[in-house]
Amino acid sequence: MARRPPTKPRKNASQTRSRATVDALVEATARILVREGFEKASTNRIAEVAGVSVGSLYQYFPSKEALVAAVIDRHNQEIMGLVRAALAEVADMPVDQAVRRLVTVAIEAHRIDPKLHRVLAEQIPRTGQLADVEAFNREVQTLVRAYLESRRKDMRRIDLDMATFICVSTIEAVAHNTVLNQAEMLSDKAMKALVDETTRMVVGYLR
Amino acid sequence: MARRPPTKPRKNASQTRSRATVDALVEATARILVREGFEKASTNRIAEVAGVSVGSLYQYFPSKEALVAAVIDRHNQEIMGLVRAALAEVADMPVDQAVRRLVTVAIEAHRIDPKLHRVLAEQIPRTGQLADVEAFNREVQTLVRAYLESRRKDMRRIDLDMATFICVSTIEAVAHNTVLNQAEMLSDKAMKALVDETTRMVVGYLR
Amino acid sequence: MARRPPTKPRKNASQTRSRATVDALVEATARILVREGFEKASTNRIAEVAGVSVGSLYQYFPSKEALVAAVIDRHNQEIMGLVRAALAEVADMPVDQAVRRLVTVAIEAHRIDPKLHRVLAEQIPRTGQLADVEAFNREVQTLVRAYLESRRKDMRRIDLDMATFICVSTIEAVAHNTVLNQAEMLSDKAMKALVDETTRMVVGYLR
Amino acid sequence: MARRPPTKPRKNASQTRSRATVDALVEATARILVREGFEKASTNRIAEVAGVSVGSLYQYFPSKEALVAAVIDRHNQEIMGLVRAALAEVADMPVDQAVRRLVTVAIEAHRIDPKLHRVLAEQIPRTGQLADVEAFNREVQTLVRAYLESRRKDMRRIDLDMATFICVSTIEAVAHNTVLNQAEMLSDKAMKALVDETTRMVVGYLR
DNA sequence: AATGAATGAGGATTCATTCAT
DNA sequence: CATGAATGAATCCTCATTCAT
Repeated sequence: MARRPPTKPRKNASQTRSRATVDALVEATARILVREGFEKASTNRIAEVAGVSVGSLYQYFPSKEALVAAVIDRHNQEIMGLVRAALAEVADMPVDQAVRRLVTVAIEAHRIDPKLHRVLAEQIPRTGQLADVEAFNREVQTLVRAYLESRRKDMRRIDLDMATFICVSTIEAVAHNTVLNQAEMLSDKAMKALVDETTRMVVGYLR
Repeated sequence: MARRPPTKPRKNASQTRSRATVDALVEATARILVREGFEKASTNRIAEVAGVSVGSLYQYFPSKEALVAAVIDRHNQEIMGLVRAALAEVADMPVDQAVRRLVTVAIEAHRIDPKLHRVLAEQIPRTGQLADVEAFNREVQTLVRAYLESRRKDMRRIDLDMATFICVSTIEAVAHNTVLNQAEMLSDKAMKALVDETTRMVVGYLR
Repeated sequence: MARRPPTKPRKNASQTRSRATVDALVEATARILVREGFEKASTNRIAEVAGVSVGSLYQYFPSKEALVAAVIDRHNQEIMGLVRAALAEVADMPVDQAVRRLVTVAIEAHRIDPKLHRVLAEQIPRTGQLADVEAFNREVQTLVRAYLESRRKDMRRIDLDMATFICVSTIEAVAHNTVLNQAEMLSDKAMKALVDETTRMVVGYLR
Repeated sequence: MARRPPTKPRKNASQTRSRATVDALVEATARILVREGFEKASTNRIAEVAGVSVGSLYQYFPSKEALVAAVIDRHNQEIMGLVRAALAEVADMPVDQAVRRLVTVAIEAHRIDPKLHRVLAEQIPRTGQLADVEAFNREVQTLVRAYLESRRKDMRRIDLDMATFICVSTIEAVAHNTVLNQAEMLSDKAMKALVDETTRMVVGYLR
């Protein structure tokens, strides 16, 4: 209590620096993936773009794969942020409003960084980090299922696991395909129609 | 504009022997993709497994990409075979039967060679042959849309393009996720329930 | 019997070429080891000196280690050639003449390529090819032991294994140290004295 | 003339703390060499095992080579301790007893740390610290030669330099090969026989 | 047409060493 | 003096592709 620690503890200096390096690397990786594609994302190139030496890259990431995994993770975290928030928000809403919200959020999530999303979906060989992606999927399933369960009385009798699976698959697919392949639907009007329709489908299904 | 390597087979393979060689190469590629993954699929390995020299490989395929594209194409043709047949078959059926048939066919299509399907979906960097995949998607959209149009009178007023988009996305996603991630749903009983539910959702949506 | 094979069977053309490449690589490796030391012997450098591409190097040798092992092997084969010949030659000689011959051969063997011998002894990390070196040692032990056994009647009662071990160790060490560290003993006169003395020691020991 | 990195410790390490650090570093190096081999002995790893930062390592040793040289040196000092003591002890003994003592000591010396001895013999590229090793050899030669000279009257007429060279080579080789390759001879009984035989050979040779 | 040896650019990774803090 | 983050030259190795035979 007597001696106050230095405002910036010594380790903090380096921690800040480390953190910055790590961030720069992940950011550089994402940038290259988006701008030049997976093939061009060599570790030397990534380090260069990050303004760091290759050595530093390997100080923080044990392999190229790990770096890409970090990019995926970061992207997934952002998406999960939206999804978790939406599901929290939705907890007390009736099914139709909730579904509409979720559909909207799904599209928003895919629009956080559509180019990155496309590259991750199309160019990244899924090898190893499958675990993470599955964990991500499981969490979404779990959260949605919990919501549906809480609303069971407003719905017809239904196998909750299957309903969750179908609804999540549907919403995800519509959002994914829209953002990746239907540039023309991204106008506000078309979007509204799309959300309406998708919501109608899912809600109609649930009750 | 980076120049991409050519993607179309170099010659028509009219002669029987040529044809056999081409087939052996495509088959070998598919086998390696399934058994050992994309990373192990080097041109030398492919030629070896095909029982041909690398030189011959390049006689028939201008690049590795072209070979992989051929595998994708072959797989897509098989799928399209099922889908086209189903849509022909379905032409005179009422919406509910038709949708049920299409859902069933979608799952069957994904089950033609699930391991290959997974590899193509997860490990192949989509670079170049996007054109083909999109053509494939467009054809499905067009065929489905034509069917829906012919049944317009049995359906509510609806934007046909959007409805097609949503339905196709949904069915494809359910089939895809089921085959790739839900091994437990592949029992006959679970399958039937899944088809029932998906059909219910889509049909409910359309009318 | 009817059709005579072509004078140079087709495969021979390439086999000759392959053989030449392999030889060039081993030779280049040896040369670099001798002239520039183990540290400078990078695979790219070796390929360059061999007048071949790195790719070719890896067509024939699975690793840098394998190449070095081949150099060691070649050197050991040359030595074993001398040693085997000497032991054959010696079979009917009395012990004193035989030992003299073996001592002489040991020195000759170390002088086949003293610089290479030094590098192999001093700079090459023994990792993996230990097996070969041990096989080599075992063969020498076996051959020498067989000779000693055949001369048992001319020798005192003695544990043959131990005697072999001691004699081989001694002769090898004297030859090795002479060639590597005693440049001044390589004059003919000094050599003769050295052989005399070593022979005297070993022969004196055996009877 | 390639410039070799410096090999001598950078400072005298007079202070206790410095001394402790230096010791820890040398000890860590030896430990890693023995336990994981030369390849794993990176400076960072050494520093880590020593519980010191790489920076500190370079405070005391100007290069990795210097560190390894220190390990070799320490090991050689231990050996020289034994050898010097033995030679002092032996000064007044007759040749047969003296030789027996020296043979015994040679084996003991190799058994001080057989694993380290093996690594130093087999894995360390001798580059630079040759000087030290040669100094070591020269000292042994000198000491032994001095002893033999003092016993000249008990020996036949003989070139002392050559006799020293042959005897030292022999004793060293027997000890070295026994400890490294003849685990089965390390039983007390076998050891005694081995010492007897080696002694017999050397003594027989000297007179 | 077929063969398979040869090519070599390019990529991932390591590690001795330095230097700002 | 100590620290450990940063450096980057250097190394091993792969693999799509070519071309002499």
